[in-house]
Amino acid sequence: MTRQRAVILEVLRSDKCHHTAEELFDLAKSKLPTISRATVYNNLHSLEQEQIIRRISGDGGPDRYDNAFIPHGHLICTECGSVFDIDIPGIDAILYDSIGTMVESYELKVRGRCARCSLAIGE
Amino acid sequence: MTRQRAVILEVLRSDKCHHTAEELFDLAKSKLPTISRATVYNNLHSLEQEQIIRRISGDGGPDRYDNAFIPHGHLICTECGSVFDIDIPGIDAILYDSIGTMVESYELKVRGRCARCSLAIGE
DNA sequence: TAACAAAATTAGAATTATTCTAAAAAAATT
DNA sequence: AATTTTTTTAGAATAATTCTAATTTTGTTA
Repeated sequence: MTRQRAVILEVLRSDKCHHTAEELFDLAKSKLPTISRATVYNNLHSLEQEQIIRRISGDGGPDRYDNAFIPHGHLICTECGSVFDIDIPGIDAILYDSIGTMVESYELKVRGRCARCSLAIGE
Repeated sequence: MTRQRAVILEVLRSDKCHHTAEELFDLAKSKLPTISRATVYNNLHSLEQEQIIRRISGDGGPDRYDNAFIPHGHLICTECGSVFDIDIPGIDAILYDSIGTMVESYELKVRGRCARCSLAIGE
């Protein structure tokens, strides 16, 4: 475990939002000023492969990284743009039934209004 | 309706696989040699906005386009890399229950072995 | 712990996918 | 047919990511 990787993991875990590689690079640089962008990308890739973190492929924008591996969905609010984790109980079984094969992982992005915006705007 | 847009729609609909913008550009160019890349991107964007086609955000690679708008999932085979459409009955209700808000659209990518590869390799 | 091998890091160049720009062409409107 | 609006074009610009090759760090073995 290198100092760089430790710092990357630390900033990944420092809050619950899903950062981009560039944001993680900036955060890491504030703790380890010599760190390079390539190191951030290298580590994000290996952490993803080792199933320690999860990449959320960016929608137009850059990819984001989730500090947990457990697959879960993301709600992207069409009003405010925030990203929320969503848990769909029994999703694995539902997918298995529809596909007929074992699900190794999945990525689900749902677009709709978040609770806050629904309240603010009203249905 | 410009000739360019007609050709783009034509090649989008010419087969059932999900092409990248670059592939669509090449296909369109074979029918209309002067077409430009920007026109392909412009039209893909407007067609997406008009909900005529659907963009599947690329996983590492470039984005792909689906010639149908109806949301549905995609199975990305971890063996052969092929992309298959998958239909999950009742998904809208399931999502509504989990999220508590109206789903405007969703994108679901599942990774696992396709039927063909499962057979070939065995479980 | 010194010497060596293997792995990771670095800065910056290169590549890829996409967007932007401003002029020209085509389509729609009057 | 003239004018306005929209679309297209080629290529430059940008953004995100990957590559490269030299250097440093880490891990291993004696």
